[in-house]
Amino acid sequence: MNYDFSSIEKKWQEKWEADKAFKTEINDKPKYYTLEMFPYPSGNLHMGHVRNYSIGDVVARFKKMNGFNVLHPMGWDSFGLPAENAAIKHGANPKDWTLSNIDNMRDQLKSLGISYDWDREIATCKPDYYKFTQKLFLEFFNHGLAYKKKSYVNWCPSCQTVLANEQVVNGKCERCKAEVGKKDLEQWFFKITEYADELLQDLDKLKGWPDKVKTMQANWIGKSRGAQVTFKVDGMDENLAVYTTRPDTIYGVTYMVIAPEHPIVAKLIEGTENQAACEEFIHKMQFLNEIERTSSDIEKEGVFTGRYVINPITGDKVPLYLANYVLTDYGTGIVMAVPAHDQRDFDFAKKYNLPIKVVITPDGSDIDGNTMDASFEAEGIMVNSGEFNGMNNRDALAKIIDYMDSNGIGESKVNFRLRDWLISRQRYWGAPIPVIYCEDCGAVGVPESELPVMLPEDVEFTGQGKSPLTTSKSFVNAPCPKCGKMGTRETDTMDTFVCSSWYFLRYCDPKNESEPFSFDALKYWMGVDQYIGGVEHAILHLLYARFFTKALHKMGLVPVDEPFDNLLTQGMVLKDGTKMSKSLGNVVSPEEIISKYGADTARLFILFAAPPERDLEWSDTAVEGSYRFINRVFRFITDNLDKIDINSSYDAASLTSEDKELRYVLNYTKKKGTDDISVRFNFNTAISGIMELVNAMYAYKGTNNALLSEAVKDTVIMLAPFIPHVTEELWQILGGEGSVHEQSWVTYDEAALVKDEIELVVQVNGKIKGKIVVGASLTDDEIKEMAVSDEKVKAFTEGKEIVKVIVVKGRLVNIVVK
RNA sequence: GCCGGAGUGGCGGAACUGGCAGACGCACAGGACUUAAAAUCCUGCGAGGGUUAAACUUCGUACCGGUUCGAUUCCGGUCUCCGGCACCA
Repeated sequence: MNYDFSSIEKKWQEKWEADKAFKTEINDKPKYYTLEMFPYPSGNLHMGHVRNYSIGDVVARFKKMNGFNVLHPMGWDSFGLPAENAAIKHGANPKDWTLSNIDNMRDQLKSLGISYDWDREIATCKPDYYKFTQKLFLEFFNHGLAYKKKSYVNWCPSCQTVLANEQVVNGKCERCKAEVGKKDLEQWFFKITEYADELLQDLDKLKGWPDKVKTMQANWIGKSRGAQVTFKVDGMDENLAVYTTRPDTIYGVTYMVIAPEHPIVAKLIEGTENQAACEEFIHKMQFLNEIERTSSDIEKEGVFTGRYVINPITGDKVPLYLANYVLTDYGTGIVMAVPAHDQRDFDFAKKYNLPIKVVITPDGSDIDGNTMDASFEAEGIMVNSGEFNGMNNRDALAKIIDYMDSNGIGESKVNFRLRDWLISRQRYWGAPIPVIYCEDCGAVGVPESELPVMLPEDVEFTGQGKSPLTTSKSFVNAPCPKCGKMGTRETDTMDTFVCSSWYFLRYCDPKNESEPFSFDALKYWMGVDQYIGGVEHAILHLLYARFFTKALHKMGLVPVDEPFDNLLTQGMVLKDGTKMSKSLGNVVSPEEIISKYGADTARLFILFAAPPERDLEWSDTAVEGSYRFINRVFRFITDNLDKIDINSSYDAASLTSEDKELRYVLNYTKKKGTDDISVRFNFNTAISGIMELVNAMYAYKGTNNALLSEAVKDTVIMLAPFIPHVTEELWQILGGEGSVHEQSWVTYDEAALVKDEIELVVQVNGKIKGKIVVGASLTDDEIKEMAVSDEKVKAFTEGKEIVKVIVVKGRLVNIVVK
């Protein structure tokens, strides 16, 4: 008979809900804040969610049983495009669509038995939340961290909105995979670059983060050191600044390149004989997509501007080219070209027959630029570089910057790859940017007393052209908060990543009506002790959330300057080696598994099949195995109820060898399981350990019922974080007091782990030749003697000289012979 | 191209600090129970050699080499796969 998971799970879920079993308040216990990344309410949970929340629930329940006051909240990242697309496609109202999805997914989460404090539930699309998203925007605005600027931005033609750099992946929209174009638009930005250095530096503080994620963030921020150097345009009253990380190569500059999009280009080419050719080239570049325009695979191409610039250190006059390999938005958009020491410049110089001048060589000897077949980029000795000749180029680099600095031609400069965060979206279903434009006063923030700026209902969803908000008469027209003159509202909404950059703060104080959160609540709960989610957020969400926390910390609103102390990035759930997806038809729905085997089985399988960080291969037959195990535990207890009394005790002195064996396995499992869960997060090995314990209980032939009862009780307690419903039922069957989830975590007895006799492996020259059983109290010399005189071992040492004997305590003896 | 991570039976995985490779589970095979099936319980299960059966024995953690009494683990090199960045001057 299999256990009746369906009624058991329903029963306990209802009881937990009625008792508010997981409600958390500030108290004097040590706190533990564990958080799983909140989902977008797409309508249904998928296996990735199940994995994420099962991992989090083990952590939450385990910490609670270890005496912590655990904050474990859940909510909804509920603004975003799918709701609006549903509105365009089916005429649904984005709000109704979203809220009904939330209701459905909340039910699904509850059917998994995750221990959330539902009183802290939040949804970013509700006015009581986005009111404070707007308030925080105004804080950023008032502190000069939010600004509007016209710029050349990424535009997704399918989503009909701009995108942040982080949302463009391989030239395509991160969400819909459409090819991203460019548009010249006036947009709102957050000044994340002001925190670039801090965001990079403080990665070192994040000891509990995977190196992989820290490396990805460091690469994304992309700090580089170099110099900015000014070149004068020959025959014009115009200076061009370049950024270079290799000022030591400045004597080797043989031409200069500028991005065709650079605003100064028009002025430079005007009236030159090459004007027409340049304009044609610029025109051609405009029609390329992101990949064609910026990929390193594309062949380098350029055209002479007809202008020359003067090298400020040598006085050389070198030609200025437009070239496709210069990026407009990095550095100054202008680059000094040193073909001898930069491969890109080398390729370009070869193609257009530009001179190649060597200024660094491996040994100080002269090398002819014409005979090189690749640039020389390694360390070396300076040549053809005036007073710097003979120096190591690294030493020369600093000296040259000093020289340029004191002669007013250049200075040391740090550059970042990171761009400011573009937060405007030309879409409806997001938090409206709380700004009113006034003819006289410009962009004015909406006063706090008028927040939230509510999303209007009188809008049309056409999916064409302008943002739906521009179609709402009631929304667009508003008086200027400063002078009262009629103005117009900002009709862009905020990127949904803004909403998710502070939700972990709101959970600490979710009902606060006057402010986003109180400082005191944050002081008790922050930072998040354990954050769990997919690695796909390694850059976007995790970087934005860190930026928010740092900025708000500096404003004095948040007590910590890093939000997440420990981060666990869980692997994907795969089927047949690839990600589950509708188009591949390899989706296994959580609901299906729950109805067939129950939530406990789904949770157990997903935690047992692989360690959390790794990808997990879904297997229907292996799920069956997890189900079998739960039944095996259930059966053992219900079949042996007559022997079990969890309040009984026994005398350790009177144990038989069989008893001692079971006691050893029990205590070893408790030690290992505790360690696996708390230190290593290896739930798979913790579970396999408990399986071994259950096997030992089945195999136990002794008669010490008190010992067996102890094993049963501890097994149920150890399984409770993994399979909460059936353990609660078993706890009740065993006559335990209260809820199993209120029990203290198991403790082990060090004395039970000491064995009277130990089996040692005996090796000869590192190969196993026999085994001996020795008393635990024997000395190394006695063990050596036993090993050497063992009959089986003797056969291999006969007639040979024993060079030495190595004893490894509790493990093996190795006899080295010649 | 640069930066990470990984590679272990038929499969998912284990071996935590250099110390019995393959725990635990799945699949498979044989047996018990049953009129039968399912469920359950027991046994076996890396490859080769060897044996009626065993004992026994050799090889084996992607590949080549090194350090060591001893290497899945450390070092050097190669290959493959996955992830990130990618004309960032």
